[in-house]
Amino acid sequence: MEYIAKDNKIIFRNQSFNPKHIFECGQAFRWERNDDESYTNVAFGRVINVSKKDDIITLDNVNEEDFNNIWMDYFDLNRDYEAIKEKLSNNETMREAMDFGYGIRILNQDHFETIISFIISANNQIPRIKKSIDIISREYGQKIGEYRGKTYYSFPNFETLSKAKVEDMREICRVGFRDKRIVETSQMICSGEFHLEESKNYDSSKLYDELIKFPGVGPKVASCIMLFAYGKSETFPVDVWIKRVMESLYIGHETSKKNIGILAKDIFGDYGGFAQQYLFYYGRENKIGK
DNA sequence: TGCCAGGGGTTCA
DNA sequence: TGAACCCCTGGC
Repeated sequence: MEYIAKDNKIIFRNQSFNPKHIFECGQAFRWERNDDESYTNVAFGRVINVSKKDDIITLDNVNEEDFNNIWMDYFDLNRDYEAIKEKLSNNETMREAMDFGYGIRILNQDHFETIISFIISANNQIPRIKKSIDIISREYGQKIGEYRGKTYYSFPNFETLSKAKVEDMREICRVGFRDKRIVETSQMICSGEFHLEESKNYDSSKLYDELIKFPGVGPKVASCIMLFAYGKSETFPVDVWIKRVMESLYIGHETSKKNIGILAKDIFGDYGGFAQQYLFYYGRENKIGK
């Protein structure tokens, strides 16, 4: 991939990269939009700002070493999304969805942060999910530094959260009944009951079986973790939104979440994760089925 | 103003 | 299978 590195910026051209699509398609909770339409976040202990003008993408506050070691993988830049769209373009509905969210990419996010974030997401609303993750980072994370006048904090590691008080989770971080689930999950990783490092080499089936052992992780949350942190791109998480979209655009009547999963596997095969993101973004932004 | 439903699901009976 | 679950916001 060709890019220019200068002034602590990385600049490259990519037609399948749109910050709004990437950060608002439901996979990440910490990217915040600035007045200039750029997005800022802290991930892997670094503050980064992303902006787009025409097909030119600028990553600010990034040196070349971090770009190659961290952000290439994080933004899935080695993958050809135009080729994926080609594979998925055999039906009109999907073509429309891909047209709408043409710049979506599936991020490869930090494993632990993703596990906790999606435990928080259960039966919750996005503004509140974001707020809780933000408070957890301020309370338990490390101060990373200032960027454009704001202070940024990293997401805490599992050791720190394993020692957090359950009541603080609830009363300070406002996570509600998910309080115990967060602390207990962190403890299971800390104790080695779940091997975080090894889990990166599990196949999808083994990974799923291990993930649902965490309290607060069921089928949907496990799928999201697999897709958004472990790169299991065939995974098709079924939530209420994707259920509505599939029912109204593909099926024509109501059915179970399980059936939708089976059907999606049939239609999209190994590209399920990409299909899910295009449909989710398209469906939610246009309130399809609601 | 005040009440009430419902939310990117999971758990427990 | 179905109710309950924290908390917060939007709709009436």
